[in-house]
Amino acid sequence: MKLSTKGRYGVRALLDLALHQDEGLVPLKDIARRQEVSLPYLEHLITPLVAAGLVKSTRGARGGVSLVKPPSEIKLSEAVQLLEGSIAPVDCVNDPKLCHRSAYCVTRDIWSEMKNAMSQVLDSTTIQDLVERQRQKGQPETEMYHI
Amino acid sequence: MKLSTKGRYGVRALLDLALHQDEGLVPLKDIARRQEVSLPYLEHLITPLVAAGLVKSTRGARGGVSLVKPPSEIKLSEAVQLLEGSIAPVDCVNDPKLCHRSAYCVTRDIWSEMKNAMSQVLDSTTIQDLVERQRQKGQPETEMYHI
DNA sequence: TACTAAGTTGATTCTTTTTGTCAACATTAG
DNA sequence: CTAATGTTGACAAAAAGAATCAACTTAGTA
Ligand code: FES
Ligand code: FES
Repeated sequence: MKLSTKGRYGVRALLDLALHQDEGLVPLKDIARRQEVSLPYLEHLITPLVAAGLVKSTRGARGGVSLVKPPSEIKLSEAVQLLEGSIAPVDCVNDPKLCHRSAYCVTRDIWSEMKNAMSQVLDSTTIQDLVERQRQKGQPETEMYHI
Repeated sequence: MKLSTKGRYGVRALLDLALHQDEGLVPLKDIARRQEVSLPYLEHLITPLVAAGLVKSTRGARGGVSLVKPPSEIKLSEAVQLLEGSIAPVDCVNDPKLCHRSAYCVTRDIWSEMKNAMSQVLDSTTIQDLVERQRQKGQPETEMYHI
């Protein structure tokens, strides 16, 4: 039941972006440096977010990425879904046809409950919530990693 | 956020065992057949359950495995923990030292909440609950797969 | 216009985890 | 004794994860 680096780094990238959006377009390079993720990898993480219209990217010199919606309207469930795919512990929770036992499989019911419990958390948390928590903790994300 | 086959097959093995425990020792071969898992693989799934004292095994002819505790005392959280290890979405939820950012990482707080939500489900469900649900669904586990 | 700083895309590679299989062995019932 | 069973550890195939790289496109600016 581990989250992959896509989900972890991707959410952190969104948070970083939200924390710096008042500075205008944010180059991926800056996010990569602050979040300690390699730039080539971050490029792949940002792709699905751009494709989904969550993030807007601007090419060229002085380019960078920016949030399309305000952070308060970006639910973590949306971000995680884009980055990791469905959060369901087993695929047959989303599509019963994937398991030929699903009609009478009681463990599937439990995995489904787990999915709901997780969704509950991710649906009720937005990037804005993370921003506020971060500011309370001393906003190190904006202060550290200056050389 | 997927469960591996260890967790899925292992829980199903425990359920199968609970459903057949009145028949005495249950050979792994029977569980493997009913649950459609290869016998050699099932042997590895049962090992940690035996080591933890959840399941007792008896070698030799007419041997097999049996539950040590009544199904109502076996929480799914216990089984999944044994089979999959910690349910935490990221390891630093269990041990903050694993991430050097953990002191000010707000995403970690969210992953921690997710872990709690999942634990809530798995802590409040026992093998006995699964047995009862299975019987309500028509107990196919005890009726099917006879050749 | 050139040059440079970005983001885009797809191929490729390396590593780790998952998912098993197999064989040799130990134990017990009958 | 022997057949049925669980035990253990080595091994391996396949899939997924985690990047890396290079060629390309786009846009600002001198
Ligand atoms: S796990 Fe898919 S139906 Fe049981
Ligand atoms: S994910 Fe481990 S501290 Fe942020």
